[in-house]
Amino acid sequence: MSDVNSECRPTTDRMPGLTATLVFTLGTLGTVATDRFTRALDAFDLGLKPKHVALLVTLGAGAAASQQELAGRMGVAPSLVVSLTDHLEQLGAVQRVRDPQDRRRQVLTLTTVGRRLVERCEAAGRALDDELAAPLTPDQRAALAQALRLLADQVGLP
Amino acid sequence: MSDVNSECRPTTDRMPGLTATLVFTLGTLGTVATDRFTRALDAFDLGLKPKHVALLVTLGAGAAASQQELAGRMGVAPSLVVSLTDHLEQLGAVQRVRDPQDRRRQVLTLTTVGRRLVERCEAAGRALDDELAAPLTPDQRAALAQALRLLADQVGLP
DNA sequence: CTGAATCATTCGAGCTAAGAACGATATCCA
DNA sequence: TGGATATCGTTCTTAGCTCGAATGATTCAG
Repeated sequence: MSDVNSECRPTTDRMPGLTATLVFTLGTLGTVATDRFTRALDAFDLGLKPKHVALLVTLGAGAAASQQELAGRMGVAPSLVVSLTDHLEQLGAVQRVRDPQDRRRQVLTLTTVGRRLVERCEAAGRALDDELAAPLTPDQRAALAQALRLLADQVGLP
Repeated sequence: MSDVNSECRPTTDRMPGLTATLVFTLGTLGTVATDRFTRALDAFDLGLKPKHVALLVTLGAGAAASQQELAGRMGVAPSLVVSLTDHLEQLGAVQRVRDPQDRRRQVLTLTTVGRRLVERCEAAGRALDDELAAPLTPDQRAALAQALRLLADQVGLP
């Protein structure tokens, strides 16, 4: 029962409206976040898109997995995992290995090169974070990270 | 100076990595947020996409604006504003009015129908918020909303 | 041993959004 | 005043991303 939103902004009498909504703000902020991340990836000049990184992260989060399983975890079509993996394999970031016990399956594993690549992305991400979170106090930033992690866990994201 | 992130997850010794990054988490959460919002919009059966709503919100946030100005604020191409406006005008949610002082300009205004539509979206958004923020305490949720607003303000979002 | 199911892959289609080209209008400058 | 230039909205074409269906290889059930 706090009074957070009572008469906050006397200057412009804007209704809080949708902009006070989590889904909307998460959506819009999410697009600018991925836009910036995409540009940082472009600077690598490896032809990588956020989805490639998402695949690497999903792969690193759990045990080595088949492509179907990966598609399930990422919430994308299996055919997309194919093309992402093609590119990542060409870069030497992942390896396709036929499962000897079920030779239909391709088990993907993260190589050392792949792990190093993830680290580069991580460094780029942290740099972007510092720009993005500039107006936040350290406490606010920590609370934000914690809350986002809870949300991500709830929806099954890595 | 809390100890929030000390030894949280003993089960799997995962490196925090990119998943502890704001850009990455905002990006992934943003896509699921807009996915859910898109589905809620589909239920309206008005052919609306998140971008339509973004246009309405952008329009409602500032003064009545020309389409170019809107495109600038939204960070999209002017040609996209045309098609979005076409649809919204057909629904009676916005009005195109030629600026008498510069007859090249089409000044868009939000109609009463449009405002009601935004309210419907807002209600849908709040419902989604409750699902999404279920694992958060009220304090956490308030802190999250506050932090996200600061970020949105910094990058110039409505 | 044969038919059904599952995996990875390829191919084609749909949708989104951007970019170039165009007509109408406005502004600048001689 | 008048003509070149810039700007606004619109249309059309194009590129990119992602999905879904069809295919071939392999496995499983009976």
